[in-house]
Amino acid sequence: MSNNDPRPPDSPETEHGDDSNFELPADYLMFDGWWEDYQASEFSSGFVANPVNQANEVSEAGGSSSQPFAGPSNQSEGGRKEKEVRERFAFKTKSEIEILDDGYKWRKYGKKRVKNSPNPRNYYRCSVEGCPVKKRVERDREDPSYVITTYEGIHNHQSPS
DNA sequence: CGGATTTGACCAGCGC
DNA sequence: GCGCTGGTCAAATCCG
Repeated sequence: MSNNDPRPPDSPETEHGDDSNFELPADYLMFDGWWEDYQASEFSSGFVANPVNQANEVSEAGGSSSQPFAGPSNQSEGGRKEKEVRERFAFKTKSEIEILDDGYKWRKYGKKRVKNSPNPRNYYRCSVEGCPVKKRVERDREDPSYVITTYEGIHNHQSPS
């Protein structure tokens, strides 16, 4: 399956609009120190509400069609499905390592190579049972120096720290 | 020894 | 209807 590449390298990679690409708005571009400010502000307070989550949830409104995280689903309002509302938070950080120690233990459960990126995408999950939190780590396709970390879900337990 | 990590294969959903 | 991608799970392996 890998030998058969239906997508030639000459395809316009700058144009996608789908494939769950990571078109992170400038508001989500965090730099060194974003994490400490992040957990010191919302995460430790019960980080839940986020513009991204809202846009993702209200996508069926049909009014705004310029959501940065417009999922490939719910395209047809006629058959809208009540999927589990998972908070998604993506961060683009300039780091050489993708495994940032946030105080939680993560267990890698899969690796997949996306066509949009020459680099593979790593899937992490919280080691704590009962924690639906999942972490997706991927390197920027154009800036390998940047790492895109996407947190999905909320911790149901206290940090092991 | 236990836990974590790795890769591959499988499944599901959506798109055309 | 079929194809493709993404995502998940499982088994095996390695490390501490």
